[in-house]
Amino acid sequence: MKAMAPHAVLLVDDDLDVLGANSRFLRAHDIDVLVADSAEAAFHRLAEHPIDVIVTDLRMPKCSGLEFAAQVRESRPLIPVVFFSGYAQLSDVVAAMKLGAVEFLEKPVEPDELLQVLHRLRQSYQGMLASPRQAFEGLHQGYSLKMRVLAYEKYLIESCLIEHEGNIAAVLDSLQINRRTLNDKMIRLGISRTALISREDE
Amino acid sequence: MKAMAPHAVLLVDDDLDVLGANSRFLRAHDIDVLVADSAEAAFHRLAEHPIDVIVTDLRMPKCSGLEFAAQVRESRPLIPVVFFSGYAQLSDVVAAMKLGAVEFLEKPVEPDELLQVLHRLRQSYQGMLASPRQAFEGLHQGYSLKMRVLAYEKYLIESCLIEHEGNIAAVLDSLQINRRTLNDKMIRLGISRTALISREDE
DNA sequence: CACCGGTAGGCAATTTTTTGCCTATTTCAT
DNA sequence: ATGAAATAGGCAAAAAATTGCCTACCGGTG
Repeated sequence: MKAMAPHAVLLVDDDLDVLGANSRFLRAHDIDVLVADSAEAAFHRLAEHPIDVIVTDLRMPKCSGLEFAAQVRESRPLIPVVFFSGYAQLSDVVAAMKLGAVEFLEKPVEPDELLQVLHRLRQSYQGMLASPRQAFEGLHQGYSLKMRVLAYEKYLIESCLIEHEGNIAAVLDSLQINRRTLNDKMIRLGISRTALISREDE
Repeated sequence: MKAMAPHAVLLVDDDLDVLGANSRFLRAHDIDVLVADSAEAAFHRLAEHPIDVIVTDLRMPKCSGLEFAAQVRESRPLIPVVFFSGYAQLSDVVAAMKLGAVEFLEKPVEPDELLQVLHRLRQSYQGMLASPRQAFEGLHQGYSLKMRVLAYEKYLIESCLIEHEGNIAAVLDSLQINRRTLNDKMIRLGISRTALISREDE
């Protein structure tokens, strides 16, 4: 599978050794990595580059991973965040998950595990990596409820289509929806099955 | 105002002492408690009584709390589940949260803490929507499209209500929606304006 | 007390969505 | 070539959501 969409990861950790090792490992596996050794640096990267996933240490001097993630949510409410930490309290994990963490890994992070997580994310987010996500995040304020809900519905259908490689029957089953209804929705929302699946196997 | 909605808690734990102590405590605080000492028993209670919240031990013989919760999700996708456990692995906590746990408490459970959690649930989020990502991902797949879209819509309306401190006129404007429609949606989705704003200024 | 602004419900007309039934097209294997 | 399976579209009935209009309640104020 080629990278049909940029998959840029922002790696945040105050430990430069960890940062270096992990970023080298990920780069060796064809993942675009940006690094930051502090929350401030991370915000700069975020402002200047299109970032798809954030992987951050929970414990950092000054600004904890939780605070950092909470702030990021202000501008990028939907960006997936993966936390890791060596000695996490149960309450930290709960807080992180409530904040929308997609994963929480134990430090030291197994490079392979991280890679696996990123691959899983890439898969499930493909639908929005292209256009929908921007539409989505841009849509976050000032748009009508209907617009936002439709954007979300579009995203759901697209990801499901991709996940099932364009197999309509499987999508119907997974989404528990009437075939006729799905077809209509796809037309209304401008979803092209063929475009999605052809993009898949590039 | 008294509890305008029945608030029945199903307490699941294989330790009968814990079960007895906690249920007595909660009953003394005006909460309807049903108990079950196994997943099977819990399913019976669920089938026979209207239950609003489930509080379950993570570790149980036969069927773990996670499996139990996953099965419950099949029939009651939106019911809030609170887990507790004495020696939880990080991965358990993450799995539980992904499954839509609203809280994860450490065992032994502080009765007061549990009570507080239940009060918070009663007052506001009777659903599961604590974070955008939960709404967004719809958690595990396997929910119908309709369910996931509704969950997202509920989340959007609730956040907007909170953001505008319960000012309906402002919400109407922000969401660009008809007043009558918003009222209907709130009823359908089980959103209580008063609960949300009273929770806000606690 | 009467009035006003903000909120909410009843009801019916209207609009939109969903669904079922039937048919067309494409692809793939026999 | 023929048939089976998967995907789509037309169309109309049925169901659901939206809307406007009117009324009602509540808390504060003149």
